[in-house]
Amino acid sequence: MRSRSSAASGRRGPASVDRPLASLLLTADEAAVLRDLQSPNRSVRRGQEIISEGRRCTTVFILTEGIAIRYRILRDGQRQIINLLLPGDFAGVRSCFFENALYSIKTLTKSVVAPVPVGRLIRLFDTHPRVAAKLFWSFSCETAIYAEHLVALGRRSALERVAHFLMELLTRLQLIGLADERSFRLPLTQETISDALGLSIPYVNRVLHQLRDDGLVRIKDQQVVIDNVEELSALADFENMYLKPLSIAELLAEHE
Amino acid sequence: MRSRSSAASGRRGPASVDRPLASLLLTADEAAVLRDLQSPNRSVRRGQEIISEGRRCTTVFILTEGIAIRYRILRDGQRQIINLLLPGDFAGVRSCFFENALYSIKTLTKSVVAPVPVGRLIRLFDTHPRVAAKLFWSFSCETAIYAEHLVALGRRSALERVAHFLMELLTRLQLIGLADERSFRLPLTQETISDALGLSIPYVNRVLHQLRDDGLVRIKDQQVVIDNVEELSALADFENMYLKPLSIAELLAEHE
DNA sequence: CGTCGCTTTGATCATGATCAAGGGATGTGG
DNA sequence: CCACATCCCTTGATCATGATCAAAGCGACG
Repeated sequence: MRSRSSAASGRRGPASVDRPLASLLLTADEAAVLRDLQSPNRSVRRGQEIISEGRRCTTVFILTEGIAIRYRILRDGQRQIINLLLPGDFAGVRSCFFENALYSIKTLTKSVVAPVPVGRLIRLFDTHPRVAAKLFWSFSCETAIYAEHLVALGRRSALERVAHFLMELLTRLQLIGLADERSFRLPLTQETISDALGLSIPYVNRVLHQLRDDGLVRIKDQQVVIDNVEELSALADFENMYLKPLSIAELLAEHE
Repeated sequence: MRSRSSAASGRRGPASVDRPLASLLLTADEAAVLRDLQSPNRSVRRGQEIISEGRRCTTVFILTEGIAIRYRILRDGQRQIINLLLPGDFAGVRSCFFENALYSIKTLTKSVVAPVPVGRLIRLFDTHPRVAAKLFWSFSCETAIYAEHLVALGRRSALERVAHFLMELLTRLQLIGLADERSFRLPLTQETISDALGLSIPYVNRVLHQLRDDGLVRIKDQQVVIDNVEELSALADFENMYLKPLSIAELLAEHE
């Protein structure tokens, strides 16, 4: 957690993370294996598409620095953001598994990505099964985030959705050392929030106002400060368990 | 497609499938490996919980026969269905990765499940990497279904959602030989649909009426007949690509 | 100084929720 | 064989959450 204070402070620049793929809990050896997969890092401008819906996609990326969104544009031009990609996340694995990418991914900040050819990723299963198992595990856990998002869209009010969204972000960013106890730094426009939560921009504006009036959250410039974590959590019915999987080691130990 | 006609006919009884885990495209050897993992099949009554939210879960299940839902009950009693499990699907893998199951799974029909201890599943990565790779691939592809569901909840109208939901079901059931060109058999109550799509029961009723009046879909008893697949597809903005991943073989061939 | 990206606000509208009843089926126990 | 219960579908009336439309404010930046 060394980088916490600097990362969460007002300092300018793209979010980055000490330990890429920290959630995988890789050993030094395993991390080296993953590094070997990667082609040289590529720097990406803010707002650039890394993966484009409808185009063939044969390379996945590890988002080393920066924030990105995975989204879909519907025929009437509406956008739905599927999820946010944070440093350490893989991008585009699923896209490679289909004839054409199903979603687009674009950066919200200046970013750095490490390309990995899918072929190599799959061969990992033969060459380094342990690492592959951890990847499998990691991807499975990510699905929990999708599911929670789905519950929010299906059954929660606008207020609850926004609260939940912000709590999830806080927690996820904390887990990679990019947020402190109650705040983080992110270029989070109201449009981004509305497209993530299936709401309109003006309504998100009103909801944010209410949250601010109630002393729960302030978003100013690119700083999100949660003034009352307890209450926001309660409002959102937020349980952070879905962001905190057991490690593979724990799983195996348990079933020996 | 041998079983199609009988499976999709009006014949009574739980849906079953010729080739369990057909989507994995396993070789005979690989299928044998998977069979070896399984404990003896267990028969499950209709409406029974296989996995309960909040409880520790150390066994996954392959749904051999029958239909199930994965869902979450919110504190106010509302239910959100995350997805439908069809024959051949794995159930509960994610639940095992957390301290407590995040969602419940219960059957909609009389079912048969084959329990598999997680430990064994994970050890598969060491012992049979090819099979593990296919599992990984299969799980990744499943996420596409979540994502599409998410887009529907976030940005589609009630009418589009229902249309999309039915088209997805038709396609998924066709892929496992449980639906014919335009119809399938499933105990699909309006409550199930409403909880899957984040709508109220009365409104689903009205939407279904409209679809019927427009000559697009009839649901009667447990039979769903799509009278106009073309038009329903168009209405739903349904692209079936997300249900048709490339095979691993294709992927590897492409990147040799 | 003007434009662009983002936020804010107000007025109006509509999609879909909620509330309340009733209406078949099917099934079950007396 | 009937009474009753249960499950699911249906319908109507009313309500409200959140969308839409329109316009203005407000930095930041070239």
